[in-house]
Amino acid sequence: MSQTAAVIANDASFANVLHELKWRGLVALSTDAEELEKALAGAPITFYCGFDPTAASLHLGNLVQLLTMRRLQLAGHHPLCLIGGSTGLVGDPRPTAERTLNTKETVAEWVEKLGAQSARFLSFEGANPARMVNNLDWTAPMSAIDFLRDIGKYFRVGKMLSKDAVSARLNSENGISYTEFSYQILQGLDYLELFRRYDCVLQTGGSDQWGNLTAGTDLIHRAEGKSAHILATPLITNSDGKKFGKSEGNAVWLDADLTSPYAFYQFWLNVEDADVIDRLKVFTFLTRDEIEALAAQTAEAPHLRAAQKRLAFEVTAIVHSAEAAQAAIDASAALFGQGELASLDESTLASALGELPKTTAAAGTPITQLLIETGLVDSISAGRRAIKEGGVYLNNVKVEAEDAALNDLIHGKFAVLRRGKKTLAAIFVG
RNA sequence: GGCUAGUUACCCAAGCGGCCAAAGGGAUCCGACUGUAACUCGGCUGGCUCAGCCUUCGGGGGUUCGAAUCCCUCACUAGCCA
Repeated sequence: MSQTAAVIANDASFANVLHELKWRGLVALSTDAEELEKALAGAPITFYCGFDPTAASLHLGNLVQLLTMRRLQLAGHHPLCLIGGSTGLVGDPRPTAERTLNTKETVAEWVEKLGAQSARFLSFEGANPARMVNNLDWTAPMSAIDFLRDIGKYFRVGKMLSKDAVSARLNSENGISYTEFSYQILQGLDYLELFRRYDCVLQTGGSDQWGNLTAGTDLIHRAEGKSAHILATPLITNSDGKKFGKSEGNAVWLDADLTSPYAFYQFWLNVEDADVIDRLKVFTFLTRDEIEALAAQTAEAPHLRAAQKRLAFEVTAIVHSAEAAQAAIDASAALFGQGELASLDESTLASALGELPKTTAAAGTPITQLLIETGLVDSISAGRRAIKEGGVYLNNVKVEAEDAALNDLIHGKFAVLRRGKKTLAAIFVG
């Protein structure tokens, strides 16, 4: 049985898109709420959201922004998707420590990747196409003197110092470089530039970016004497206090090469009961009625995890494809099913194993080596330790000896290596 | 430019010449329980040809039989002064 993903559309039962965004918990902060609602409920406006190339792929935090943009686009508004070719070279101040600068070549490469990646979540067709912009286009030609005279003059240092991101760093023992301190000016400049070029009057972003978002509206106010809006989404947090968007300490990426669709699906399947409804609201296009029905099911029969299953399917389908999501479901069913692995027919098992981290090896290869090759552990010592702790399984049979070797094969050519409860890898014997 | 304090494993943080691969806490990871959960309890957490050996305590150099611990120097960070 294969599922069908929800239609990518807004829920018509809401009076306007802002109501829906509020219901989905996507509005943490905004400029004048009444004015914003007027703008969003009225004739289409142009809005933007920026993504800095600080990695080779976007991650789940960015996905919140992309889906929010899509919802606004579906409501008729015009999206500008900004890739921070210049801001990525500077780096916005993180609360903890100074960033390491990446080379211009690397950043340029990432700009390409993020542009292609983000484009998948917006529509570039029809009457209301999204547009891609790169802030390097207007900052690169600008001289330092022009920057200081034309833009810097509008910024007051006292105000810049008071921004959370800056003051946190000033109060830390790491301090802050002038480079990162200047970041807010660059982002402010982006908004002004888009306001002038495209009549862009709304910027969306995470609430942790509030200081950078207001830098833009303040600049527009001073330079143009006009008002512009901000809509900030809340930081997604887990009910247990752990950081959202991490799987085994690693970021969950949107790039299938960095986080496989199977791993992506598993991440969502493992969302806590306490969080799953919030996630459905933010990360899927399911309607209020559908989500409320899933909430009821979760309350009544939490062990069935109907909401998690739907969530995992929907988000995997949005980010990868419905086919990839279905493949992840099939693989999960095969690998976590009740039956014996050996009882699965060869093609089912082969496609399930195809979803996992994999390696090819000869019979007799030490298990510790296989653990390393599949990325299940980082070193031979760690592998030995894992076996000693009783946390390594070969074809669902606990590995007892630290010097055990690959001796048990399924269908003469496969083996499933497992670390702990649910970290799996495939061994192909060829 | 001057002075002072600091730089220890994923993070915080002890250590003040040998008993230090380095206390303690956090976090991750593993086991039991369970819903591929949560809570709780127990355990592991530098590397390797693993009863032993090797490489670590910002970088480099030195003193010493022996240094994370002492000295010199460089780098970086913070604060104060100019």
